[in-house]
Amino acid sequence: MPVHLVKSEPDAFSWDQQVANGIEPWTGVRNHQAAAFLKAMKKGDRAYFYHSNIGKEIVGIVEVVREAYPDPSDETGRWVCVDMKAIEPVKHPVTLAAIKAEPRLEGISLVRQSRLSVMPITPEHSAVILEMAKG
DNA sequence: GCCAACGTTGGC
DNA sequence: GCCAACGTTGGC
Repeated sequence: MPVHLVKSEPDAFSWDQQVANGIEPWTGVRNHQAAAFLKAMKKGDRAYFYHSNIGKEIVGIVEVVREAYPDPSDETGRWVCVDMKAIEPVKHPVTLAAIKAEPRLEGISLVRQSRLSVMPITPEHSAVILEMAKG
């Protein structure tokens, strides 16, 4: 099962809001590379929920409950979104600093392409992140 | 607040 | 089609 990472500025949409809302459309992606990754998501895939700008850490895990469909926030009709559902918070948030300091996570897209907001995570990297999240 | 990375726009 | 100017993201 593929694993992904999605970023949100908590000022705009936070993990707490995701939890409160349950299922929430993941809208606003306006980058072709990120959109391609969104389209590749399958129902049942998991994604790490990362807080950019404020916190700069992985705070929870979400699951794709609806695959790509037209983003209602996009007037042009060209961009897509998916629906995400909160699964669980991580016990210990995994900070960007900790990710950068972990040699086994070298080359992770989160660091290499800091502006990308949706990205795949390799199974190897995912295992390390899960381990770090357990504390 | 600054800056690097990178995408987009528009003149030529 | 090239490239300078500009805007946005996101880390520091």
